[in-house]
Amino acid sequence: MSKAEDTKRYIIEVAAPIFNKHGYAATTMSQLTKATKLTKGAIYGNFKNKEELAIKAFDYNVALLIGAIRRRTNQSSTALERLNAIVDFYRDYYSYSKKFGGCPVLNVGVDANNQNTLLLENVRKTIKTLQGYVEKIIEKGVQKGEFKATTDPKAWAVRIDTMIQGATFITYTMDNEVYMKNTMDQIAIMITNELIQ
Amino acid sequence: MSKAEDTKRYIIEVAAPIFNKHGYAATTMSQLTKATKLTKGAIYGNFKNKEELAIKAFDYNVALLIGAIRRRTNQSSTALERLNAIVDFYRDYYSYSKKFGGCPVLNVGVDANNQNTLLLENVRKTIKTLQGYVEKIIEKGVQKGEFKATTDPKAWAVRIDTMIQGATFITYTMDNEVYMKNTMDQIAIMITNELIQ
DNA sequence: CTTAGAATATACCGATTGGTATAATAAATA
DNA sequence: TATTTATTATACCAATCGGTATATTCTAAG
Repeated sequence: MSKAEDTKRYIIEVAAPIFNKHGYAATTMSQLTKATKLTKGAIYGNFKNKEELAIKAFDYNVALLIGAIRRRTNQSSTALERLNAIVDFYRDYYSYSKKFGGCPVLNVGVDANNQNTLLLENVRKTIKTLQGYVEKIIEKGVQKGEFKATTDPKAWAVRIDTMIQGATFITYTMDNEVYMKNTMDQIAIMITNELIQ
Repeated sequence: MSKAEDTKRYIIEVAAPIFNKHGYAATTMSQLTKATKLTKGAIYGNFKNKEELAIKAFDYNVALLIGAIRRRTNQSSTALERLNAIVDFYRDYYSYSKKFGGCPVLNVGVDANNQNTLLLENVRKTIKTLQGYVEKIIEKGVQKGEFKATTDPKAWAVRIDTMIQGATFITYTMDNEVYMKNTMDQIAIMITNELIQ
C-alpha cells in the first residue's frame, strides 16, 4: 500500500463518524482537517471534493455494518437461527452504531433526501442490499421447510427492516435503548408465531 | 393582529417547509430572505436568531400535523374507528407530508441529533404527544371492552408509532409510497388479529 | 547519495455564512 | 395633519465556507 492509499484510508476512517454524526452540510472541511491533523492539501490531494469524501465515508460505514451482520449470521446454519442472529445483532445496535456516529442508513438517508443525489443513491443500494440479505435467508427457510410455504420472503424482509429502521429512529431520538429492545422482542415473536412452520 | 405578528406568521409559514426539507444547517438565511421576499432586517426584527426561527417553524409543522390527525380521529366515536382513522391518515401521509417538506418528526429528529438541543427537545415532546394520543385511544378501547383487557396501551402505541416512523423513512428514502401502504395494511391486520376483543 | 516524482503543507481565493447597526419607511396616536 | 413609535430595508461586519495554486517535504528508485 502506497503512502497516499494509507492516508486516504486514514482520512475516510476519521471522516466517516463525523459525517455520520453531523450530516453532510454541517460537516466542514476544517472539522476534518482538525480531526485528521492533516491539511487541506492532504485531503484534496486524495479526494476531488467534499462530496466524494462523504460518499467514501458512507460506503466505509456501510461496509462495517454489513460485515458485522454477515459475521453474525454466518455463525448459524439454519434459517431460523440466522434470522434470529440478525434480530440479536440489532438488539445491541444502539451501542454498536454509536461508535461510528449513529446508523448510517437512517442518518444519511434522511440527510441526503432533497440534498445529495449521489449519497441518496448509495443509501438506496444499501437498503436493497440489507433487505435482500434478509429476504434470501427467509427464502432458504421456506425452501427447507423451516418457514411456512405461504411466506412471502420479500414482504417479510421489508417488514422486518421497516421495524428496525423505526426502532433505530425512536431509540436515537429518545436516547433510550428500550425502544430497540422491545421492537426486537416483537420481531422475534412475529417470527415464532407467524413465520415458523 | 399587528403588522409584525402578521409578518412573523408569514415568515414561519414560508420557512417551515424549507427548514423541514433541507435541515437546519443546510438552510441559509439568504434562502429564507429570497423565499419570503423580505430582508434580513424583517426576519431578525421578528426572531432573535436562526435557531429560534427553526424551532418556531418546526412547531408550526407539528401543529399542522397534529391538527390534521385530531380532525380525522374526531370524526369517529369508537376506539377501533379512531385507531383506524389514524392508520388511514398515514396511508396518505407521503403525499400529505410532502406539501410541508417531509415528515417533521423524522427529518428534524435525525437532523437535530448531536446538533441542536432545543430542536431535539421539541421533537421528543412531539413524539410523546403523538404516542400519548394513540395510547389514550387504545386505553379507552380497553375500558369500553372493544379491545382485549390484557392489552398494554402504551406498548401498543409505541409499537404502532415505531412502524409508522420506519415506514415513513423507507417511503421517503426509496421514494415509493408502497412501503407506507403495506405497513399500514400490517398495522390494520395487527389491530384486527391481536387487539380486538 | 542524488534526484525525480509523489504526497503534504501553506497561503490564499472569491463567495457566502449568521448577525447587527443604522437608516428609511410605514403605522398608529394625538 | 404632526409626531412618535413600530417595523422593515440597506449596508456592512468578521468569520468561515469549499476549493486551489504553489511551495515544501517526504519517499523511493537509480
